[in-house]
Amino acid sequence: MVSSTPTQDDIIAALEDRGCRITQPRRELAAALTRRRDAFSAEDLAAELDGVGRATVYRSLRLLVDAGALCKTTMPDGSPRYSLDNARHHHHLVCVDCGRIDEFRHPSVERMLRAMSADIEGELVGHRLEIYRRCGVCAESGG
Amino acid sequence: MVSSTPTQDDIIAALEDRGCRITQPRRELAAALTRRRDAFSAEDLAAELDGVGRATVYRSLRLLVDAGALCKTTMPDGSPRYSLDNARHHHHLVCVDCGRIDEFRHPSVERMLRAMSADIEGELVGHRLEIYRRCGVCAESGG
DNA sequence: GCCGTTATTGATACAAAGTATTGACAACGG
DNA sequence: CCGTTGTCAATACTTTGTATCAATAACGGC
Repeated sequence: MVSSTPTQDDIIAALEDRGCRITQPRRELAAALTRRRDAFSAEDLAAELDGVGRATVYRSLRLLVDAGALCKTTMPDGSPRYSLDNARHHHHLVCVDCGRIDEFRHPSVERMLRAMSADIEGELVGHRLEIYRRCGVCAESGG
Repeated sequence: MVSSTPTQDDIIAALEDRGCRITQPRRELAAALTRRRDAFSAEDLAAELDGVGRATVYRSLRLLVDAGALCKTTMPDGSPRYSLDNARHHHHLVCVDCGRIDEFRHPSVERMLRAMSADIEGELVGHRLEIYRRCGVCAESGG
């Protein structure tokens, strides 16, 4: 079970596992991803990858989200951010000040879903949960 | 405490409370909103309100979301939907088949947030939770 | 190692969901 | 009823993607 930050090879492997071809643009993209330790926007990444077309960046991001190598998170204002996926089945802690995104897993989330499913008509098929906070650093400095 | 579906006057009142002028376009919009018993997209609504400019529809929707008269919900594919807000402090049950959006409140959600806040560094400032399901009707018919 | 098949690319156009700008207009308050 | 100023419609622009398509380059077989 891999649970720490994925390397470039992990990302490439995720694509191989899905039967994708390993092309030069995808290699560059994987390298760029592992250099980024923070959450980023697709346009940001596209701007960084000069030789790679914008459409290719978006296509690859979607592939990697589907493959589970990346997460797509929604900021409080509704704009999307991407970040590396460290572990399966988690939710996101988004800092409203610095934009930092952390993953977290807490048993209370699953407990909540179980409790609700008893009271909800129909069949649960998924959920979306983001927690917005001021992170430790920002809470210190910001007052 | 108002808790059932807002009337046109409730919507107008929400705007007045914020110091907004009650204009003809806003009256038409309020009327259109109360006619809609389901979730809708902004473009949908704009198309219905022929005499009202698209920008005005978007501006008014934002006002009403800020005022708490409307909710903006995210579908599984990421596209936004608006719906009337019946009660404060709730989350959304979104049917992935028919798109119907119900509000719900469940004590387990607050319990979860309390449990998490103990384990989360920094200061919680908000959250976003959508539950995706197949609603009773769709679960019946869909199999 | 070469070759053909076919996934992938980059360019471009398009789409959805909004926001910014601006001159004209109409609410509301006096 | 008149002036101030918030609001309007139209339009252009922005962001975040997706569709199209001819050209290219991976990979698999030989």
